[in-house]
Amino acid sequence: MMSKKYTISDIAKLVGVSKGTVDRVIHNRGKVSKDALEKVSKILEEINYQPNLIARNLKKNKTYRICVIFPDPKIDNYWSTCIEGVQAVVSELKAFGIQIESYLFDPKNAFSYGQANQSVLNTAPDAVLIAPLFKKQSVKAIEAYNSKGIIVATFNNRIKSNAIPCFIGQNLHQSGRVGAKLLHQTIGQKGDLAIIHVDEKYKQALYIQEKEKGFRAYFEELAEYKPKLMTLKLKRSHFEDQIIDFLQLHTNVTGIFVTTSKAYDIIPIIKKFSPRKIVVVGYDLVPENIGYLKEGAIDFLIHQNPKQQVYLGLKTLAEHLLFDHKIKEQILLPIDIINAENVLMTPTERQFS
Amino acid sequence: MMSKKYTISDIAKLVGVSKGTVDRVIHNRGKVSKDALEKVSKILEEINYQPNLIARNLKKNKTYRICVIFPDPKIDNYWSTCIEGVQAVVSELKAFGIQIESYLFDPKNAFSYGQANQSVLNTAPDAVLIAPLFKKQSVKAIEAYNSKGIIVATFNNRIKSNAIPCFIGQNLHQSGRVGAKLLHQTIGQKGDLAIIHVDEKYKQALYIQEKEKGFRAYFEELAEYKPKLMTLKLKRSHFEDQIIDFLQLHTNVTGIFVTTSKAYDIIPIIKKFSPRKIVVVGYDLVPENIGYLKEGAIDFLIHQNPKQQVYLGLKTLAEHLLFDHKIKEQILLPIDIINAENVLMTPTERQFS
DNA sequence: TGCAAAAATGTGTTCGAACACACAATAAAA
DNA sequence: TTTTATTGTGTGTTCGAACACATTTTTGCA
Repeated sequence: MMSKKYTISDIAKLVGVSKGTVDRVIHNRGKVSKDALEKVSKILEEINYQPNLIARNLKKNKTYRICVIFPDPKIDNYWSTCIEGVQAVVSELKAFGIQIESYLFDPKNAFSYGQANQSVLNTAPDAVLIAPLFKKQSVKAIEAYNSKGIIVATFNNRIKSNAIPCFIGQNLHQSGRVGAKLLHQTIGQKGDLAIIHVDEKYKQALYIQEKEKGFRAYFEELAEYKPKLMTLKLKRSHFEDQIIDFLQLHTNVTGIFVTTSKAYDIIPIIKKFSPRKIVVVGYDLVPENIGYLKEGAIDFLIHQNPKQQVYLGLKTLAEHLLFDHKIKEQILLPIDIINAENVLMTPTERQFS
Repeated sequence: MMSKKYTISDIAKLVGVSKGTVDRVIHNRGKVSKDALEKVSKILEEINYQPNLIARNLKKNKTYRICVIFPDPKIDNYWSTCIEGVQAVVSELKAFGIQIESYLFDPKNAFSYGQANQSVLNTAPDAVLIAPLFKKQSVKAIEAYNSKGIIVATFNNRIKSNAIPCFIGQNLHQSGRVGAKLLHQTIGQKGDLAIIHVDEKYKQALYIQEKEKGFRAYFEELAEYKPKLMTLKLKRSHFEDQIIDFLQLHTNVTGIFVTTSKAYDIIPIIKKFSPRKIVVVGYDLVPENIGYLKEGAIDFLIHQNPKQQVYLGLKTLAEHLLFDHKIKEQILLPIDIINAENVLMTPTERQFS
């Protein structure tokens, strides 16, 4: 069990052949007699040979290129921490010859997304990590990557396609349930609840529906308390009016679940309009939300941790390229609950969460 | 900025010396003329030379031993996930010649802790990661490690000593505040609160005091709601009586903050005795707690994530030994809030949190 | 100026895997 | 039997850093 480290030469000596032959067996390069093949294979099995990855990498001495595609943080600030995730992987793995390039697109513009993918495709990297906001374009792009032998991983939202070997993100249905539970725990058992979708111009926002489904499922399973659940879709142009109309119509609302990172857009309106305390659960640690969380206008935020998603995605791809590590079909991140007291940590300290 | 990869030979050619000289400059081995030293240093600076770590490690071809010391999970189940943390690092880094050995001790027994340290000291590893439950013995042991040139990192609880280069864990004061906030959010603003310390036989349990201080600090800063805060220290022998007496005396208690992982010990008693709903916030994802969390007897758990602490501690040490990475003075983990809906994930899925 | 000691510099080998290439052994075709 | 193919096998070089050792240059001192 001590698993002493055997080298190719050790094995060659053990079997009584040259290291060349051992090498050919290991890599199935053929040109080995049946006899030698058997003997070497047997020993390899017996000692459970593990090649020295350091030596292997030194010899290969290859630099791998990985591209990562996500929305431009200047357009939607939610994505800004992805840059830190990229940075973290770069500094960890640049010594191993891993190069990472970021490609940004406009999240409101499917064409821009397609363009980004085309650019990446043209540079022919070894692997690519994408936030597949647009389904149709994604499926097409992924096919193209596959046919070129470029390894693909996705993060943020799951696209149903059997051509994708890896997804990194959260279980959004479950995340909706977490939001529901938090509201349930916080409002006691009185009043009705609103689910608000803010600013969803992105066409196929399936992931927001997932959250709503999870949220509703929680209350459907609940016996002791059956609040009325109302859904409100906000468009940026009529923001304020819509919310005020809604609250005037439904005076019994005690809690709001905001399915996007834009809770900060509706808080000022609620504050201005409503004298009664309404519990708010939202998403994502963008600075505006953090501000409202600290002052108590938002009660909980669910942290989707895009930085960590990018970090894990890139690391998975890199370790596959470098060390032939297996790529897991999915990596589900924990659904982090954030309130005013555990939000304080600096981004650096939070990097592992 | 392209940061082409320069090798020692490249530099030698650039400067017009041999690679031996470049090597001597890089490692300050002396035996280099002032002239050569300057020229080589200048170029190194200019191109920001980064040695190829793969080559370096291949040449050194050293196996490093790291020992990790923590309480026996058979005695206190809280520590059981540490084993998974060790396992994760082993499988990630065994290819780099990192060997890890675990040493267990009885958390109720300072002598056993001292013995574990002595054993480790005798095997003279390259580095050691310890959960320093006993202050006096820890300070002594750490001195011994230092004098032998063994690198030390600590996790779980912080020992005040300037001889420790690294601590991995949570800010316990802040974690007490998080518990307070959760109770505050959940009970509304009525009733009094109890802080319960369960089964603290470990002598110098400073870390529990930290949590209580944080908890109290939160409510002291609060203007709108001033609950009575009562502390109860439980000894295993009189458990049930103590709790019942307490609850009979203080009929206005609406929330309980349990500072250890032993919430599961008091829940059955509360359930049996008290018809009224009492909100409970406890610590740690041990199976018993998870059970009560799911059925609603515990409302929130604060996850200290010992697995992640061990993982990060070992990784920090390993990367220092292998790649000369700097050891951070402290790595503070996020304070994870867990309720019945985000607890579900399997341990594997939670490994990064 | 000579000549040993000291200082500076250069050369060559090693780590383990990958792979090119040379050579040997056998089989097939002439 | 000789000549080509075909297959099997071994040798040697490479990746980049580390370090031992050989060689050259400089210095100190008679």
